[in-house]
Amino acid sequence: MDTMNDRLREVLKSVVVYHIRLGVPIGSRTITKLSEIGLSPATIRNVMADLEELGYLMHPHTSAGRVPTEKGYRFYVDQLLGDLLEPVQPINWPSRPEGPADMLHNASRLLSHMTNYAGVALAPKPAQRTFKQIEFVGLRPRQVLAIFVSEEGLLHQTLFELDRDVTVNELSAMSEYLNQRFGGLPLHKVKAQILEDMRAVKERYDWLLRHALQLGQQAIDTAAEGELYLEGTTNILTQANFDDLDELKRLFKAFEEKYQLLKILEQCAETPGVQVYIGSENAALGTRTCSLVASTYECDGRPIGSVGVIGPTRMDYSTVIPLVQSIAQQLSRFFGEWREGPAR
Amino acid sequence: MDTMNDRLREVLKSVVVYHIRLGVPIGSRTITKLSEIGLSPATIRNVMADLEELGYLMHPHTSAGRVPTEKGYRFYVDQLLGDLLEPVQPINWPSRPEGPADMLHNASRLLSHMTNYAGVALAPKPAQRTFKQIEFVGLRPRQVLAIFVSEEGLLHQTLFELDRDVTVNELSAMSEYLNQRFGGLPLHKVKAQILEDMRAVKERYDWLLRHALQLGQQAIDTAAEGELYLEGTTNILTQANFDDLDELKRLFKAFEEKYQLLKILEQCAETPGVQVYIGSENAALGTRTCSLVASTYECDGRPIGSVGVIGPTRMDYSTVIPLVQSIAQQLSRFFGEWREGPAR
DNA sequence: TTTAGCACTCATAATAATAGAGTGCTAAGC
DNA sequence: GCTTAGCACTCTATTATTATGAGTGCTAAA
Repeated sequence: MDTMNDRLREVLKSVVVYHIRLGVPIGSRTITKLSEIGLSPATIRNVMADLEELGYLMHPHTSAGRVPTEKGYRFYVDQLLGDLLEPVQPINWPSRPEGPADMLHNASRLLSHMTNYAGVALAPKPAQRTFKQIEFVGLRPRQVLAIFVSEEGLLHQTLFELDRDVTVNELSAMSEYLNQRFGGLPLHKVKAQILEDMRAVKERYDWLLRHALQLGQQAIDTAAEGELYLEGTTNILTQANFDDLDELKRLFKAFEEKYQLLKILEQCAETPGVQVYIGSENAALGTRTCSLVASTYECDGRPIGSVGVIGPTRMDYSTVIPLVQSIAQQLSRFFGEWREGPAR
Repeated sequence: MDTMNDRLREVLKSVVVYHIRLGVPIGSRTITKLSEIGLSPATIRNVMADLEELGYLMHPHTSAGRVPTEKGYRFYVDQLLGDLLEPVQPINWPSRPEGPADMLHNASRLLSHMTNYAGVALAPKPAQRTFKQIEFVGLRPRQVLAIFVSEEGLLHQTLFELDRDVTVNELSAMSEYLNQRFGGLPLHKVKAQILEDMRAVKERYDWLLRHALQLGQQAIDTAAEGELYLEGTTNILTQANFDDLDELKRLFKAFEEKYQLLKILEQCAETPGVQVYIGSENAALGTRTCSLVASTYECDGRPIGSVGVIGPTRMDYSTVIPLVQSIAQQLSRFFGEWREGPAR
């Protein structure tokens, strides 16, 4: 009995489902009564004992029912969830997004509202982006605002202080140069190219050229910080069990700093499709009692970013997973269409 | 005995100070022992009874010491704090801010780190700002990015979709028109003027002019949403008393939505100087157990925005108030210098 | 006016008793 | 051989009971 036969699967499934639904340890009687498994409590107890031995269930204490272990959740998510996945309810996007940034913001908000957990969206990874256009706007005598636009439609602005005045013409000469030279190239190539150009130009005394390259480089570097949209963290306060206060604090710390979350989502953006990280798999977030359901979204067939939901380990995977998947698909479509050309 | 004599003041002060320091109800013995008031517990008890009758102190229960009421805190802050205000420790600003937005962000972060409460900064109120410059960048055939810059150095970008293509020349014609016409005017005047111009132009069929006005209007309207920098909310989790969970949730909800907080700070920006809002005076934030210490910062002698700290009612006012004041002064200086001209 | 003394109150902590949920095991039933 | 009824057992959660002690309010004396 060290492999999972049908009955073991069935009972495990019931325990997980009812525990998610009821939020309490599940006893043998509960299963005979609620499920259609047609076995007596005694039999269920035997099966549960087996499941516990195999590491899928655990006992909070002697006279309590069973609770899924992380291994139990993992098995449930990977193997048992198939026929339980709920159809996605129609998604009510707010009116026309103003652009990709707005779209991602909406996505995280929708995820949060529809699940009552926290919703999160990672903007296309900088390395994945394509240089489209850079523009310089003179704000004051020696101060320049650089606006960097990627092919994906994401904007980044950086403020510069120069060591001498620049005319409008010089500024547009600079941007024209950069746009001509780098337009259409992926960012990582642009970076390398700029470094090379800088070396080449070093000898010549061409103030404009040198500073154009410098500004371009810095603008791109600044844009390279990942962007994260995080909404509905308050929901976690409502859902969380307050018996572990430290854990809660660590989680909120991670929310506030965003950095860890960003790393995790970036890593998740490596492999396409929906992924579920359960409990201590999210240790980097400072929590062992939360799960992350995340999916990549794509453009041009390649994953460029990810969206997801953070909730308690006993979150309702059967609705969250399809929802995240659906939102990701709609993001993919959006970025696809965006790339195609201007809307309408 | 319905006015506050010296002894009443002295005892009230002790209760507040020790309660802030120790976090527990203060009994008569504690005061005789810790303070240099030189009176026996019995006497203190009499005084405390008076203070309670006057509404400055309260009893959690019969056999507990006294705790300040809101009225007590109010009196303490307004009348007793004078000689207790701690000198501000030197403030360690991070390296040169990139601009006003960065500066405000730094301010809220500093406040949060130095107090271990939440720090908040409100950007100059839109109505207070002055139109400096608007620039249009064409991103795609019918799509335009408007960058609006105020005299105070705050940037706002808005994305537009037009109903026909525009050339670079047309875009710069539009921005030049707007800049010439409105440069240097306070925003509220610009708004009115645009509306007027729009009526005037309505008759003529001048696509460019009409759309310039329209874009200008929308860009300004978008910029008119207040900007709020909020940091260190996690600290509240650590400080808060968890006996009122609902309260905590409401507070974090308010943090997440920012809107209420924005309103309060905007209102606070009306009157110059440091202000303290105690307990239920912050009901709009969903909390009755927090205080807000806020101060306006100025430019050109007029208050333009505000910064502050949100913490528990029993926060350490004697260090927080001078700190907020100092940060506000430094913001004022920054905005003053910024207005003067480019740095260095 | 101040203070020592003392009875009184009430929250908090510790202890004990009870109820109930759920288990594991055994032996009987199909 | 698998299933199940029965039962003793375990352990939590609830409630009741009883200290403990901090701090008060009042009174009477200094």
